[in-house]
Amino acid sequence: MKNKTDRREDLKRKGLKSTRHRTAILEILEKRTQPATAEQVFFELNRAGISTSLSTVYRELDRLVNKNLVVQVKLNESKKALYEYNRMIHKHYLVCLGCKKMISLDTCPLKAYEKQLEEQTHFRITDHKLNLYGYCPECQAKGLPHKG
Amino acid sequence: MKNKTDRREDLKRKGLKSTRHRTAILEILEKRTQPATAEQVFFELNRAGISTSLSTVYRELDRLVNKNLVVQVKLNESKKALYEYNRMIHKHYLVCLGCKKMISLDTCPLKAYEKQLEEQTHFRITDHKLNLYGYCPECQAKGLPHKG
DNA sequence: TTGGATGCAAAAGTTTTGCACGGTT
DNA sequence: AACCGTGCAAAACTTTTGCATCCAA
Repeated sequence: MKNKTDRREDLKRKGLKSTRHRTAILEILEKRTQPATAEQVFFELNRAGISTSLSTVYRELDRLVNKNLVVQVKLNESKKALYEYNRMIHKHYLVCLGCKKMISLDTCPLKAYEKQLEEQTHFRITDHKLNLYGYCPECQAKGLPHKG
Repeated sequence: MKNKTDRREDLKRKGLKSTRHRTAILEILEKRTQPATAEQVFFELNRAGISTSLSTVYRELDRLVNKNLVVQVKLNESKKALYEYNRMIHKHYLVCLGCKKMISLDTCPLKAYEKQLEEQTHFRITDHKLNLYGYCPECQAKGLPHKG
């Protein structure tokens, strides 16, 4: 994880002050292996002894997303937005529909397809979102998915 | 588009009554080439002379999603859910970040990748979501994307 | 006739905003 | 000191629900 000086540099470069909340939010997200809701970040802040309000967390997450330090993901059925530390890695997720765990995938199978599609459609393709869903070995062992 | 008798049959098979609203909503969605928000459906109903309320539209869309006659899509940055007629075709979208138009893609480049991933991870993969983003020829001609 | 469908209004849930105060540079 | 960041409360926005009424089967 980044040390305090590096973090301060990161923020300065983006024109953001180094506040207690802001650095704590980045630390929390950087430590996690999975995206978090604003609410989860809020609770983790409080657990770390930093009292705050949910609105501040939302506001801060917005700023960090705008500055490209955090990425907003929409993976889930739920209405809540998810946020994750921007590791600057193009990623996809494999989500278990049983236990909801998410495996992040670093390989991307779409380079060639994107090129082909650009030729077909004359779009300039700049990005894509891919997530895969299924059942992990543990959940399969529990007999999931149950037959409807 | 389906005729009234077919539509009535579809609904009967799913245990749903053929009401004015319900059939109208299905017709509206079936005619569209792009997913619609509940609000858009609501306005189209009113435009068609069928006065209703937004809550009824939401309730109805929910039912149709549960019965698998309609699919709920989350493509967008916006908070609103999108609904589309379930044509029983596995689809992906190419979304223009300029004018927001969506091209639906019937080919799917992921069969082989899914198989490979199943072998690697021992997940049983049941589904995936893939959407691509970029700029259509028209928006490119307008100079999009603008340099930030 | 009877259970499902509807309209209205109100509630619920997530996210945003206004404003006064506080902290960083 | 200046400006950005924060807390609180209230608003905004999307979606859901309760209940009385209505309609299709």
